[in-house]
Amino acid sequence: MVRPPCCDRLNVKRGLWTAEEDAKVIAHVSKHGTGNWTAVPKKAGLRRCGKSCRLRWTNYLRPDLKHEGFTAQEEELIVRLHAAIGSRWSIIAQQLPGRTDNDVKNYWNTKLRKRLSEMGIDPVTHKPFSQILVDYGNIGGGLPNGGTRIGSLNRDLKNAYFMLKTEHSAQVPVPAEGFPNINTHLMTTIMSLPKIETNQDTFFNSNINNNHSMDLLAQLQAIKLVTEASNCTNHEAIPPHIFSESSSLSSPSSSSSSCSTAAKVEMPQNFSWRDFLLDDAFLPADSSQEEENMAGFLSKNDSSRQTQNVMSQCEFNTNGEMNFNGVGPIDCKLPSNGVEGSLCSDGSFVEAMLDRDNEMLLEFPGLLDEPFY
DNA sequence: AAGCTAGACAACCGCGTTCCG
DNA sequence: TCGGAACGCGGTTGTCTAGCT
Repeated sequence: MVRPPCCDRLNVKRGLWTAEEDAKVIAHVSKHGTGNWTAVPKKAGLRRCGKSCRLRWTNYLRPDLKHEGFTAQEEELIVRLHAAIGSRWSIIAQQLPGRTDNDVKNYWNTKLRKRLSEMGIDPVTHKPFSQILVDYGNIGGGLPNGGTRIGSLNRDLKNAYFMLKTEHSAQVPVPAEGFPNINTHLMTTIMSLPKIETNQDTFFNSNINNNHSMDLLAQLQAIKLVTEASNCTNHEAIPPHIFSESSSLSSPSSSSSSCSTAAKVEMPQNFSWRDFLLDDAFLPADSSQEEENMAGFLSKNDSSRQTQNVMSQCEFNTNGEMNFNGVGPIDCKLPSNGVEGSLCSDGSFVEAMLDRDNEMLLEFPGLLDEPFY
């Protein structure tokens, strides 16, 4: 691969930035604005790659950046969003004013991921390790709902093994039956959001492996739910040992009271990290079974009243199409099983994607333009 | 005091996407 | 329409520092 001239290792300085270099970048940006970063080193008198200049500006020098520690509210939002959309750090960062994707990514990798692991929660799948072991214990007898999960097997087992061998594992309470139906309003909602998948196993597995099984529309819906639900959360109930003690978290009275209709998802009075657990991503064999299970779950789980509220916004018609929050029908059916998740059986995959893009724009105008709070 | 280790975070790298001539 | 440059993103590596032995 030919390295761009600006990134020629021999002619550019690398490593940490000095105050003098920072000053040059700031002076240049204040005078000329951002853009055309490849020309910045020459114009600003820097022996740096333009790419490096851009990174330095966006990740550190920008005046709108926060440099203090993450608040408990921010931590919670990161975890919820990660559970919803995975490691889409730039999207997550957009919901956290003053934070960059690099900030969020580093914070996740150094703090939050570890903390989840210590709680017995797989930070990748947001499932309890015990559940992962239970799931994969069934491999010999067939995968749940016919799904193929080999792709994530190594990763999950690796995490589970890591947990078992750490000193913390003994302290992690593992219910005798695992966490059979631990699933919250949020995660249930997220998992009920439509997915676009092809009939090809490769595509399916790719999605599973990358934790990016939701299409963009579903992800945006998830973000909307997560951020708004987060704003409605009674943070007083957050265990102090979970979120940072040094947090500057505001008092409960300062919590947002401007939740939209879509956010009328009442949060549990007693917040729990179980809220971040994802139940099995594989849906029941048919929609009626799914509804039955859901009803059973709703009746059993106190914290699922919120799920009911959200699920009431998600209606499935006889064609298996889903209406979400009055929008729809979204032309995608729930997968009949874990593998053959052809959601758009009538049109082409591309057409379906285009349709859904349009729907997305209608439902979420400017979603990515500004943060939710 | 010296060496080692882990944590935190800044910076880099490679690749995919977008822009523009 | 095409190709190259620029940009953006996520994963990874490097560096510094504090704490421990």
